[in-house]
Amino acid sequence: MNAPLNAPTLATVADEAGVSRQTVSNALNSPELLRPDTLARVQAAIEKLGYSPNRAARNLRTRSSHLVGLRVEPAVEDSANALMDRFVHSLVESTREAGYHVLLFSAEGEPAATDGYDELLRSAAVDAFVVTDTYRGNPHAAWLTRRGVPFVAFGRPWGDPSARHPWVDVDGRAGVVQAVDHLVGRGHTRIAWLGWQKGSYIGEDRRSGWVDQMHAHGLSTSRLSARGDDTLEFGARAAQALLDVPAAERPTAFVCASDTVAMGALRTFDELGLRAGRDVALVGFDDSIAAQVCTPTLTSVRQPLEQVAVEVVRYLGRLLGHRPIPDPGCVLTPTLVVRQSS
Amino acid sequence: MNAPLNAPTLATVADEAGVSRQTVSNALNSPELLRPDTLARVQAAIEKLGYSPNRAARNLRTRSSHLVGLRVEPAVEDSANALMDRFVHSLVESTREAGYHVLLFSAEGEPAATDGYDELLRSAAVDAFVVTDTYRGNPHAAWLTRRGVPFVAFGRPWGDPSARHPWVDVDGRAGVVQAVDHLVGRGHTRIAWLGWQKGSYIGEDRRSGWVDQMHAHGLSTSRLSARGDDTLEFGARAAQALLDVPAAERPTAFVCASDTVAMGALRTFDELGLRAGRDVALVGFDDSIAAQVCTPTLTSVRQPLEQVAVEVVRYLGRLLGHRPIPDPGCVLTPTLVVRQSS
DNA sequence: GTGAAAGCGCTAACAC
DNA sequence: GTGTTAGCGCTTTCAC
Repeated sequence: MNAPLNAPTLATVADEAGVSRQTVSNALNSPELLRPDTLARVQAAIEKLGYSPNRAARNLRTRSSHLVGLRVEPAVEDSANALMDRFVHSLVESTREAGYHVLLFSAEGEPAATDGYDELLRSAAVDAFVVTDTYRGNPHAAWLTRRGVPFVAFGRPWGDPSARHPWVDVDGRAGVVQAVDHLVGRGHTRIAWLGWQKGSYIGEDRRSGWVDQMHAHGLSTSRLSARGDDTLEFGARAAQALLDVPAAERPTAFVCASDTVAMGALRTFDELGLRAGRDVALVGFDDSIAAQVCTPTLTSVRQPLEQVAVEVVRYLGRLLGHRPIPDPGCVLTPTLVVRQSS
Repeated sequence: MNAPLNAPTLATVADEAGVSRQTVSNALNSPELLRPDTLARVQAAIEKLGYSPNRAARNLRTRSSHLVGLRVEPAVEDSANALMDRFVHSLVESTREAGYHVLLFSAEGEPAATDGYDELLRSAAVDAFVVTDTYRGNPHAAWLTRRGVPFVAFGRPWGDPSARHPWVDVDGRAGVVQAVDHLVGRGHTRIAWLGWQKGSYIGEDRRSGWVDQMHAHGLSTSRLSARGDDTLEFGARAAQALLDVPAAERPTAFVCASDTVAMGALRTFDELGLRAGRDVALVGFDDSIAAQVCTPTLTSVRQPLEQVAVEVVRYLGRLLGHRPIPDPGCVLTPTLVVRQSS
């Protein structure tokens, strides 16, 4: 369909170099087997003809595509999606260095556990998957495991201690601990938490950082927390409610489970004539673009997505090379990016 | 590497259904050739065995991969990148409906025109490319055209009237015209333009919407415009300079070439104690997430990326099906999303 | 170290 | 309508 039909093949190169097809193949895959002068001659021919081995033929023969599947959710413009996009960029870089490419696909129609995965798998279109939506309760991991599909998850198998697949995750708890320490260091003692509903494992993990570190500093957490959805509206409403108390009980700082929630709080501050960074401190989570460009700029916990991608690819390499998986799970530590809002 | 080695093949299905391999192939690719009862028998066998045709074998035979290559730039966290991410999502959806998948790749090392493209092309890994960085002066389009590679561009071949490849673009000029009309309707007469350097075709296109529509309304544009980089700093600096004049000459509204620039202006407004939407009006371009979540929310010109993706895939289909390309170029109209800042 | 033979799973071309 | 034959370009196995 696309490459010129007279594209050079192994045979063309072999003729040009005066060797057999097999020798050319060896030059590509096991160059150490060839005598230096033969190798040089073959490489010259490859160079001259502009030859690249045909992927389809190689895939057919080796039963591997050197493709990694990644399912993208339909475009929702929230902070979480922006996070995934940063991850995708890093993943493409990391996979390239490992000789792989990233194949994007999306769910067809209603989202079943098998959706999209099954077809790509049966048709041998990809060698493995990277699964990123484990935060929703891991619907795909179990299915993939059962089918014996190689995959690496970005996100811990929360609530499933029996899971044995490799995963990489970011220590949300540690990120919030940093945020609390930062605020305590700035002299705050009434530090509030704006988090997600119970039932969100990630939300509870992050929240635990706040609870435990507050207690570690001998600070109270009572009447200083709110739970809700990951929306601007919740952030605005919750900040309002927490600030609507006598001045002596009012929180002077807020740590949020996400930048989205933090942006909501910022909206309330604005309405109340409060200035984040002067009258009240605010810390978000995810270090989204919005955190970097809004006024005032938002202090936020940044996930090391580049590093996550590297670790994911490392696991993939071991998985596909049938090398042992040393330790199921790799937890990386986020960093606090301090900006004007605190 | 991944699929169970005993995965069903054409032969398995043929045996099961009691027909020849070719008949199974026909059932898949040209079902109208089969007698209804044979077709039903074959389909039952396919269903029973959970058969999917092997992609590699099919690709090898048909010389097509049903993959579309898309090069992603290294992760830069700016507004433009966020735009591309929205586009990628839409593209994955659109290509799926056309029976294609999106293969992501990145430049290796220094960015030459051929970088990344050449290898995928020669190895027949993809059937076509979607090129998105034509805004930088189109370095790849010329090379791809010369090589006879099928590709569709998101972005006009600015400055190259000889280009004959299909492209889809958004009418930036029309977006700015809408913004000016909106502001004039709100009673503004001194409407400033914060745009990019000369030499950016896209920047000049957007700017022309401001110049022409201001004149169409009988308004002056003199001393109301600034040019610079696509950064917060430029937006902040330019807004400051334009506001640092006697009150009677001061602009009361700003239209920006991007949300990034607009966020910069917002920063200056904040410093000067001005409130966008009350003391001064502000319109951005791209409708980034930041525009939606910042305080006050930002009025912005939104590109119809879903529609762009659909048109891109439509061109791809024609290109790969060797059907005629009706008209080289499809211009879509953006919409103005009005929010608090104006 | 190099070459010859076989075959991965599929589809295009043709025979029946 | 259905079956037979051939071959896409590559790598694996095994002689030499």
